[in-house]
Amino acid sequence: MTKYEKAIFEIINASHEHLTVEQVFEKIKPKYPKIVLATVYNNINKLYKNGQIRKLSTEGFMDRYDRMDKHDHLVCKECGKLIDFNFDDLTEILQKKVQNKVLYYDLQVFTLCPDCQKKKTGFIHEKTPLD
Amino acid sequence: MTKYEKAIFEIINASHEHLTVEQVFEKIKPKYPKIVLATVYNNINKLYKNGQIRKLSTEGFMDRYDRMDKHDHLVCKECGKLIDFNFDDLTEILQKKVQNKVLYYDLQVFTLCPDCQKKKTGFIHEKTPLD
DNA sequence: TCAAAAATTAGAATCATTCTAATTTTATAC
DNA sequence: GTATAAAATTAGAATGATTCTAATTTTTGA
Repeated sequence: MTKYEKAIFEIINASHEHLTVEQVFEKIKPKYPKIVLATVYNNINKLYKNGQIRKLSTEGFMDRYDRMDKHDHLVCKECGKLIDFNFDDLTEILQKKVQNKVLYYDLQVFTLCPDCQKKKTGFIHEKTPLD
Repeated sequence: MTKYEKAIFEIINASHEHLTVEQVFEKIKPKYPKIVLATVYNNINKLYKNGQIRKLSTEGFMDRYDRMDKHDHLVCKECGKLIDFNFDDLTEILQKKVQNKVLYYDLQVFTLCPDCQKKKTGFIHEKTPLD
């Protein structure tokens, strides 16, 4: 692992954020001001192909990269914000439902995040009100 | 609904295929040879925004468009091929797990399709063998 | 029938990503 | 430690999917 590959891996793993290539680029710059965007692409692709990071493709938003540890995502339909949540035994449940060997899965549950909720209703609700 | 919008909607709904914009363009051409790619983009975006078709974003593959009726997807990790399957009460299960109101979800279960399976092993298995 | 609105077209523009070739850095062998 | 090969990085051009703009055509409905 080169210093850049290591730094990028750590940036993606350090937080529970879900960063785009551009955002990783912005985060690595302070420490390595000489780095170039293509290097970030190269290393992110390498980490992804080696199964060291996850790629999240969400309808309407740019690809984002994430840690490998098992967890699922809530996605704000409006702003794309991702929030982690856990559906612990989903892999086994899925394996029972399908013939093929389940290698992994990607579950994205679309909702409105609190901010976008507020913009729509003008109020913050503790819980989403019933329609 | 204009004739193009209608034709595109029908192409996407007619089959259980999962078509890219380009593929929809190829499918509509025989009937409407004058149509232009931008029109396909315009109408697909309109249908999508109006909730009349689904957009499937899969890591590593181009966006594909699909019917709205509730179903889930197996995705071949290698070639991107999509196969429908049903996890009937997943919406309700998810709603019990998360605070926010579940608007909809996208579940993609990654496997190897029979063809890619074959390329890897040289054999077709009725069921995926245990590792 | 005419005016206004909407849809379509052609092609330019955009922008994320990849590619190419040159350069630099790292690893390996002598 | 130095030379050599391999790998990584760089700069910037190229690519390619998608969007945008402005002009034109079609549809609507007064």
